[in-house]
Amino acid sequence: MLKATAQGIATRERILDAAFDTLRQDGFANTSARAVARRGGFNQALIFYHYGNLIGLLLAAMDRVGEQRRLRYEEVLGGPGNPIEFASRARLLYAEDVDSGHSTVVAELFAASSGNPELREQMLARMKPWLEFTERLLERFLAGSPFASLVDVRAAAGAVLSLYLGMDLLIHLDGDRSRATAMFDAGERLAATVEPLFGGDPR
Amino acid sequence: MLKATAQGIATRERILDAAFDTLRQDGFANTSARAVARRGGFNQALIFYHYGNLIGLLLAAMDRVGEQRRLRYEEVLGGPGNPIEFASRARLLYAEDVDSGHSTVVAELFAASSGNPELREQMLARMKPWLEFTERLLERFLAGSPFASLVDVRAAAGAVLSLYLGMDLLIHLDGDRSRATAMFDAGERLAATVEPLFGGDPR
DNA sequence: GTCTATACTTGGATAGAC
DNA sequence: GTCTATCCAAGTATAGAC
Repeated sequence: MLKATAQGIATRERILDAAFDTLRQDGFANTSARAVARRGGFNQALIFYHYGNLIGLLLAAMDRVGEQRRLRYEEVLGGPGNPIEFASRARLLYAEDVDSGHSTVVAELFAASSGNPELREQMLARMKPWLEFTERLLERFLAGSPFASLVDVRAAAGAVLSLYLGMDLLIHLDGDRSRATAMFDAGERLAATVEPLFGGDPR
Repeated sequence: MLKATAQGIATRERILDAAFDTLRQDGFANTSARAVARRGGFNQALIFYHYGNLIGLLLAAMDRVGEQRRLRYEEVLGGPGNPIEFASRARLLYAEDVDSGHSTVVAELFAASSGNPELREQMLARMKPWLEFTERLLERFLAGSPFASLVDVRAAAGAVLSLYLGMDLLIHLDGDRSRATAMFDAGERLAATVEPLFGGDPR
């Protein structure tokens, strides 16, 4: 939006970076316009000039990496593969999200959305594609397996997203990723166990 | 703490109620001392007199029902039962937590703890018993089943807690519990499927 | 134990100079 | 497009009267 001068664009990027980092490191409750400006070393008024208000900025900060992540997920998980490969790819993607702070930013905004109708609405719209993507993935995977009739994809997709969010909260409580690692280990073991039941590569 | 007059106790209870309700309905970011006092119809200064500071109050509000819940969980899940019974009891307990707002209050404080070291420390201490309880439960259940060697109880307990927290966030995003209901339906179907593999009642 | 009053701080947002 | 200055609202916390 607004005029797209070179300087303007650069500043907008700096603001997004600062917002993302503040949200990640200080949490939603401490992410004020002033805190973001302090971190980024720019003037606080710029936030309102460029993004209208605070949550507009926070959503934009989440969206910028969020869209990249969607493409990455589709690319990595969209191709053929057996359950074992699938499990190890999911672990990789999740590790990227934790390392980049994306999962944290998402979880923070998710939790904060309960107290802000505008934020909630925006978050809901952004989560829908993820839920649908997960459902499509599960459907494709289950097709031709003996679990197809047993698994409710809608429920399973909800469980996957819940796990994603909850794991991030848990990781940050004690700053320990070993529990998350153990969960993915378990996932890979499970995948190896059921693998023989899947007939060839799906898709 | 402090003097325990009848009036003082009653006021402390009112403050706890108001804090719990505010946290539940307005979210952590909107739960100020003034907001709590407005809701409860008492003076804002009473919070500091009785609980020292805001997060002291919020923790106390969570603890009051949290301890009751721990006992209830131990009572309901601690007895013997097969996987099918176990799944339906878990659904009942979770529904109670959602209806009472307990899961919401816990998830709010969980998410907020990333931005507040004192809160984080307190939450960590409170979550440990739950993790241990879940691990004990899983261990007891898996003993004698063919899954004993396959499942890492530490990882599984983390997954259960993550699901618990994440499901609450998801429920509040669209105000729709049907997805959570579908997850428990799926859990019960899964329990019915593996049930024959469990030899008799555990314990 | 409870209330009023208040000191102090932080934050969202805007106006207007540059 | 960016900065300074500023208004105003809201919050934490304390002092002291009752």
